Amino acid sequence: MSNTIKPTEGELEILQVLWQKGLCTVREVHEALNKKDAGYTTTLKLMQIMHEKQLVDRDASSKSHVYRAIISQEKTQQQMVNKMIDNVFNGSAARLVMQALGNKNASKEEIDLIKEYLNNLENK
Amino acid sequence: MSNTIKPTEGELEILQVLWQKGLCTVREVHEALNKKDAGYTTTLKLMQIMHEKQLVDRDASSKSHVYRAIISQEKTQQQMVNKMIDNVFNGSAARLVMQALGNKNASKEEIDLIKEYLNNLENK
DNA sequence: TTCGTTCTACGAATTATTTCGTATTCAAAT
DNA sequence: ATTTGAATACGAAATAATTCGTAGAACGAA
Repeated sequence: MSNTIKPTEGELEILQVLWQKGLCTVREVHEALNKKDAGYTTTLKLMQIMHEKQLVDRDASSKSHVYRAIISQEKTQQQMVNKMIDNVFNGSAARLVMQALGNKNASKEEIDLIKEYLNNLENK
Repeated sequence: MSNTIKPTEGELEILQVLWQKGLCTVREVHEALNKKDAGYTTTLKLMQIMHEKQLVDRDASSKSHVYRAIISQEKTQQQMVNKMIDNVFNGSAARLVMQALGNKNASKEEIDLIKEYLNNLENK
């Protein structure tokens, strides 16, 4: 694949917020992730870097620029999961799945959802 | 939780080898991950740091020290998966599972395994 | 207009991680 | 004993990521 996305830890936190909220100013993002450690300009700087890297887009027409994620949550999730399967689970998706469902005790709804999903997979 | 394990990228690659092979010298690890980029002393240094951090144990009685992972694969997997669920999947294990099974098209055996696993979960 | 607040820009310090060069030690073979 | 090859130790350079301080622009209210 040509472009492998690899957001850093900090970038991921910001993307998280953007995916959830859609359009955000720096301040909104900064407040959403209320980290006691980092100051406002830290978040700003990070988002500026993300803009350089083309991870986010922004509308600079008003004083407070409005940001938006460019890379999709789905695609990013996909890449990160695949990488994790390879790096940490020796290539076995099943092992990851079981580990995921093991401790994080998923609700009955979630489990049913997954079952249904699995049935559909097989009839494809 | 008292001790949150957070191996770096490079450390994880090494742990991977150790989990797989059990006991290893630095050279064995270095050869297992045949990275064209990094030299022998790089791997050595990394493993020394891991020793300081108590990620690995070593037997220094013979000239070539023999290393062994201290932190378990399971526990590490668990932590990394949980973190990923929180950071990338908004807390939904189910979403991660589906993403994991989606592209990485799992074999029928794997899927059946998971179904069985799910059934057992419900009857617990 | 002027003051005060909030914003962006940007360089630089800090911290984390990876990489390597070099010195030294060890042990086996000559 | 001496040489040789392979190992460890360790400091420090190189790279990556995060954090912050400060300067200046933009805006609204007095």
